[in-house]
Amino acid sequence: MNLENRLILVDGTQYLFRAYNALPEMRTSRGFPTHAIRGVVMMLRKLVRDNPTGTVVVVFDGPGKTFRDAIFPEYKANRPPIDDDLLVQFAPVYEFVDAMGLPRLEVADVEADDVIGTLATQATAAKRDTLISSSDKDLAQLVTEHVFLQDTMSNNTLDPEGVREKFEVNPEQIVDYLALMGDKVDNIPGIPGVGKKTAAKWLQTHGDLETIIATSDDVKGKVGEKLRAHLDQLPLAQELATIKCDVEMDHSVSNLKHQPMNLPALLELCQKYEFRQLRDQFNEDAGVTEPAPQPTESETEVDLITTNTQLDDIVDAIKTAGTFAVFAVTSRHSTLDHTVHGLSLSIDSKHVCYVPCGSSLTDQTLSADEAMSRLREVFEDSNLTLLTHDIKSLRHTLQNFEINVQTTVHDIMLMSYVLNSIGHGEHRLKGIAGTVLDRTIKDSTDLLGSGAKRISFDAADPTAVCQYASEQVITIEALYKEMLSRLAEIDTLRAIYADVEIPLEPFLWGMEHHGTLVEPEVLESLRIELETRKDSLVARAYELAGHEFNLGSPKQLEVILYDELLLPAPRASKSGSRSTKEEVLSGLTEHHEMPQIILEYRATTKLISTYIAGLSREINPTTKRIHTSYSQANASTGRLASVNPNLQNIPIRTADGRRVREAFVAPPDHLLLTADYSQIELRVMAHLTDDPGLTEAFMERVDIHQATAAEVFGVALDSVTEDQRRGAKAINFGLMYGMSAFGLARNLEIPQYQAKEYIDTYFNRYPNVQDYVQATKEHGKQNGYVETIYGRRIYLRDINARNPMVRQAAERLAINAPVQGSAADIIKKATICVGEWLRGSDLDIEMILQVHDELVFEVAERDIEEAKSRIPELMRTAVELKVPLEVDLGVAQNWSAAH
DNA sequence: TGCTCCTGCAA
DNA sequence: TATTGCAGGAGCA
Repeated sequence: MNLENRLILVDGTQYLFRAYNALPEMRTSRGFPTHAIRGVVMMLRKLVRDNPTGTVVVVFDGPGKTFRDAIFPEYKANRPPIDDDLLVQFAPVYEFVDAMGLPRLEVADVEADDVIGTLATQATAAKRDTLISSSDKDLAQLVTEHVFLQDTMSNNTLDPEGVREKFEVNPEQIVDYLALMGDKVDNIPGIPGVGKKTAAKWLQTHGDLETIIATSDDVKGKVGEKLRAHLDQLPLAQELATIKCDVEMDHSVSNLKHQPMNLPALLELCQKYEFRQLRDQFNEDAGVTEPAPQPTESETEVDLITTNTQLDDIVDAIKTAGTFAVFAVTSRHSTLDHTVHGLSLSIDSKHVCYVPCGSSLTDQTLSADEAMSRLREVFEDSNLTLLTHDIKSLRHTLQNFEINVQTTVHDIMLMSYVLNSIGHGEHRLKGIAGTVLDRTIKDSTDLLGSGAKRISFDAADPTAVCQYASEQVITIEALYKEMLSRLAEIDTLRAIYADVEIPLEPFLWGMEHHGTLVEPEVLESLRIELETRKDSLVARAYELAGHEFNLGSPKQLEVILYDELLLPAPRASKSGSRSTKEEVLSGLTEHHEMPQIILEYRATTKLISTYIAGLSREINPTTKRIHTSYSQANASTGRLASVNPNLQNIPIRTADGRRVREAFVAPPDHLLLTADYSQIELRVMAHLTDDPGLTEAFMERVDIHQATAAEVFGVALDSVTEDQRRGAKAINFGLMYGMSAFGLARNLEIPQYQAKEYIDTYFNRYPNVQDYVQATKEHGKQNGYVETIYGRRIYLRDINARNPMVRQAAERLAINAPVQGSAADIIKKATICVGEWLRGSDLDIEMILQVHDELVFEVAERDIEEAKSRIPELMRTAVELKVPLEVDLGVAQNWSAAH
């Protein structure tokens, strides 16, 4: 192949489709989809670099109907409509192609394939070699000894011999081959039952389609029948599959030349679509900056540290460098108890080492205790800076060696969360490396397997563990640099990270570490009582049904209630089942005794399994306490979540439920103090909307639901009935969730027109609230995100979705997220304020729980007065809003009584 | 065993 | 056809 002066023809349209479908979705911070743009631009850049003397020409399908549509109206009729998310990425690609200086062709009424065929033919005539870059097999028909086909995905380049190997036919036979097979996607008919094997076999035997048609009577079996039945379709299919090589157009091979790359334009585009890596690469291509060293696993030397002397050198190197990255290879048995298998460290991106602990990597390794005792001084050195992923977990690991982390800390999990709180496991190291650095790394599941088949680190190949640990720590360093610069670009996010999430973490760790005292005896006696009740409920249910069944099975229950007892069934759901949820059963209680039995059974078993059994299991045998774990990088709105177990959903509404709370107690000589913000979300709403009515109610310290009722129902404050207050409360809450008249009507069991009246009156009385609802939706649509009072961003990827259901869900989130998220910001600030106060005092007060708007403390009896005066004060003043914050206090021996 | 659905607990 | 979460049991592949 002659590489000089080569013509490289790119099927731009196909590139875009491939990139869109094959690559993981990416969006800008404003929610604009970008992964297809990025994929295409990266491929184009690579082609240009790989072919320094060639000319890269990008061809797109032209607008309008093609000759194929003319001869076959059903052509491509099976194609689903193009996603809007893909459609909007075409224009940016054009801009990139132009800015890169590459000729861009689009001929009206002609597909890219035919333009490519024509140019390739011209090039051959001009004695130039052509490389066609596309993975579309149709283009294989163009391959000659001067025209080559490069598969963009596999990067294989096919010459005529390559085509023969891949398709088992000659390039000249490709058209016939395609005609025989047909094409589902393009809706080209072909012969049913004939796939690539049969098509290739026939062509090998007979040479071409004409001969196959002529001798079709000789073909035996079912296939023969199919062939003969569809013979008349073949010429059409053949014509459709043939690429035109004589398209008339303004362009010719001789005048297609690269223009100089327009760097400012490229940088502007990279800025607009947030392509940092490409920005650096284009700068590099233009010679603006030195190529950044890309440390990768294969290039980086990893020092294996197996002696104390070596470790001492590392400690010295860390102290000299001032900053170090850490990744601990651990097995986590519980929140507190981690086994350390090794530790990887990286210093200044240059020096990576791995300290195996008691593994069989080499004959002699340091024990975890030995290694940690040497490393203690760096972890406890407040002059150093430590980089890691999930510092709170690392703190627990190190606490097992009584090491107290006192360095400055940076946590890329929290950085990632603040930058884009998309939630649900997206902030794992592997995921961040993929989205931020476009780097594929292994996680522990790749190394160890998952579920029952998962092996322990001890059983894994020691060399693989070392590689894994090194890769993690290298990635942590690389991510830190990148994300730090991203945070620096948006000051509110930088502040949330530096002034909220980072300072909060040690106090969350403290709550997890200290734990909550739970009396198993209280749970046990409740269990015995509830088990008895459960048994009698089951017996009564069998009696009513006339036979035994599983009361816990919604599926069986559905049959009993609606088919056997013939109770009025609700409308079937999407999956065809008729719901038996509480709301439905409550409505059936007057028809039959069974629903009530089921409701009581459900309440009882819920308490037994989730709360009594679940919590008892979680009591740490050593500390006798429950140590929950707070997910700091999980909820999209900025809230915390509590896991293993969840202590943020302990029952409170029913009498039985509250007995579970009674098991949460203070130790001897101590009391539990609960401090919860009163109506924090509605106060945030008042602050955000600046509504005079809402603000005034909070200023006057009147009951907010009562005040709302007075406004909505047009009565005096002191003549609001219980029912009216209940309605107003539902409106207040519904409002914050973006509820519709339908939802309110269902909630209050009133007609929809009445619910609509309530809502209309509400918005009349509180006009700023209505404005806010509109404005925040609009902000979301314009920017792709909404913000909390601190500027924490909540991205709304579906806010401009075509599907109304999806879009409306995003709109509700746009309304709710600033409210819920701001409340989360406030309690986080408060947690820090109270935590810092306690850290500087010698009071016997421990912060033990955070439940969204509530903090729970374990307080020594002698310090109770101090706690009662200072804690609410600190919480009220943690943040200043346009309305006052109020804090309700409770003090008692157990959590139920403290409310 | 692993995953999804349904259900229900909290703020 | 109301927000954010976590968790347990049933049922199915």
